[in-house]
Amino acid sequence: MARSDTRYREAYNQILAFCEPLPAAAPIPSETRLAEIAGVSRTVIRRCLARMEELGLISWQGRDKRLLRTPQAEDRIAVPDSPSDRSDLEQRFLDWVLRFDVPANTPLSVAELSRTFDVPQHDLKEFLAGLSRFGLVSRRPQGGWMLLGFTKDFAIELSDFRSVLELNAVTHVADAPVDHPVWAALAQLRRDHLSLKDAIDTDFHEFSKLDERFHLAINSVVKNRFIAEFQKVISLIFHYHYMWDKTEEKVRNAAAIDEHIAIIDALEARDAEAAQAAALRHLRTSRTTLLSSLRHHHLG
Amino acid sequence: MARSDTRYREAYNQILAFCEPLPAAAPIPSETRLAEIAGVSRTVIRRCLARMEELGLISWQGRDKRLLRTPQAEDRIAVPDSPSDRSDLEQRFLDWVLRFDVPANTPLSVAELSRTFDVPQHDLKEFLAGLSRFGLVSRRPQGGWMLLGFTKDFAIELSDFRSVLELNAVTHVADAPVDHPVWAALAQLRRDHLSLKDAIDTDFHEFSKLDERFHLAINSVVKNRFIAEFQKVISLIFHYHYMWDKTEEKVRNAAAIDEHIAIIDALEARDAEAAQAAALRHLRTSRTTLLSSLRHHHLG
DNA sequence: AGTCTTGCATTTAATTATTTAATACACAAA
DNA sequence: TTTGTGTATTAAATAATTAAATGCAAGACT
Repeated sequence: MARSDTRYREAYNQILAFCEPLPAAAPIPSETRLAEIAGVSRTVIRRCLARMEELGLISWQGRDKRLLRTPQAEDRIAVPDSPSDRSDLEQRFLDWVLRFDVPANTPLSVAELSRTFDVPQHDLKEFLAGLSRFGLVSRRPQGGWMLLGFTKDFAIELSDFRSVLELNAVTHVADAPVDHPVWAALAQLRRDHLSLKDAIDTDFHEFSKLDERFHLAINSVVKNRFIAEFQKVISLIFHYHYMWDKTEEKVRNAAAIDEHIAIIDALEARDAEAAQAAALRHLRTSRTTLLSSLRHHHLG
Repeated sequence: MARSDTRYREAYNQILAFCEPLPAAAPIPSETRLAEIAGVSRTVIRRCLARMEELGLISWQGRDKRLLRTPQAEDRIAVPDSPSDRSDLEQRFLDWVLRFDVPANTPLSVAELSRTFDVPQHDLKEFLAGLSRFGLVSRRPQGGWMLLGFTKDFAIELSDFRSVLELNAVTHVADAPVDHPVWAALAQLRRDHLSLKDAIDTDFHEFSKLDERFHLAINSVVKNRFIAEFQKVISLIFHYHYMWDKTEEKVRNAAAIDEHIAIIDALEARDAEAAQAAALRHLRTSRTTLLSSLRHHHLG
């Protein structure tokens, strides 16, 4: 019942690695120095040194520390595995929600989620607390959490918000200097759109990826931490729903390609107003798709 | 070392209150029913009933539960106080940050904050996790949290984002139906602005409140959970900074009043474009004020 | 029969205790 | 004066623990 000593174990191996190239009887740097090297506190370093002394790797009296023998591979200490990085917990969680079509107002059990995602409960709680800021989950009065998302209202509000952000981004792109990387990206995107359009009969399912790339390119021009945070969630949600609604997928994607190209046209002509109008048209289509995808999903 | 039994204690008193008006020897509803009444699980209700039986308040055999005597005030069980509701933790935290001018990149100690705010550490962690979504705080590699906010970049990005949201709101207002409550609010705001303008020499510090009311009215037209969440934070930050920058406060406020009235004029004329332009002018001023407030604060 | 109720067992969640780690400070050595 | 170490204090992460919620089956009442 205490925190893990992973930090100590990793630091220990790091210090060993640092000592390996040193000649025999070499002096060992100060605790503060070693702490810097391993990126931990002096407390951890002292634990490492104590162990190294105990195993006869070093001598240690006061500030005189010397290497007695070169550390070997077998001197290393075992580190408990599975960092199972929590950075992509968000991706995996949304993936889970969308893929299994978890309905709105589902109670979320931290214990269960912690098992399915192989993440400490603690991390999960923090993650859910973060999501609650986006209105995706909320606390239940009797404890625990509950998934709110993916009602019709949610989809509408999300779409509206996306439109606001995206129209803003389009304006920014139109104002971007000629040497901005977005122009090269758009030129490439235009080519990719045109080639996909030629092969639309067979490759129409490739559009989803292209769509993501397109919107990412547009939004990358806006450098804003608040907007960026939202975009991550938004694009993921739209991405999945886009892939799901299989009704008339081919026709829809072909139409979307044209809409994208219309936006690119207006942007390259530096016509901000036309670009806004084109973007608005596209966003309306997108919104309709999202809503109908939701409807089909809930009926079937 | 376990969770508190506040839930049980509160439920107990609630059940007592429920029993009070009942006549002597009255039958007590089913556990499920009582659970509904108190808003807790059956487990808690059974604990309550057990205590009531023990104290001779009721008889309880199988499903036959009867009131033996009317509960008195002294039968109530003590509830550990301090609801210290965490709903306004956000308000208090931002207030603390802004009022004490906590500088950017300050390490935040959960233990310390937990003491100053009289909130369990656990709640604070959740809260901070939520704020990290807004880029206001972030996790430190060596553990704990750190306050990021209120650098120049932060202020600029916040201002930009605010502008995006606010311009969107203005457009919505211009499209609002005639019977929408916003029009009454704006009419009242116009009167209040004009009367403050007359008394600007003495009451100029009253503007801060008026400013908040004005922006709230505009933004209330947009019904969007994402936007609403952000607005809370944004308005608080701008509110404080506005109050701080004492340089030429009177002149600034007088100018802002005119800017507000210009927006109201355009809105009441249902001229969306003019309203946008007026709002943009005002937002630019606001942004300048925020930045200069920041500059003065950091220098002095 | 069918619904409602309870008894019991299992699972989950909130909170604290405990251990690991970070930090602060004083003093000693270079 | 700077740098390093010894020691003490404080904080953070996590598992242990208890409170509470939930699930299921059998019994009671209509």
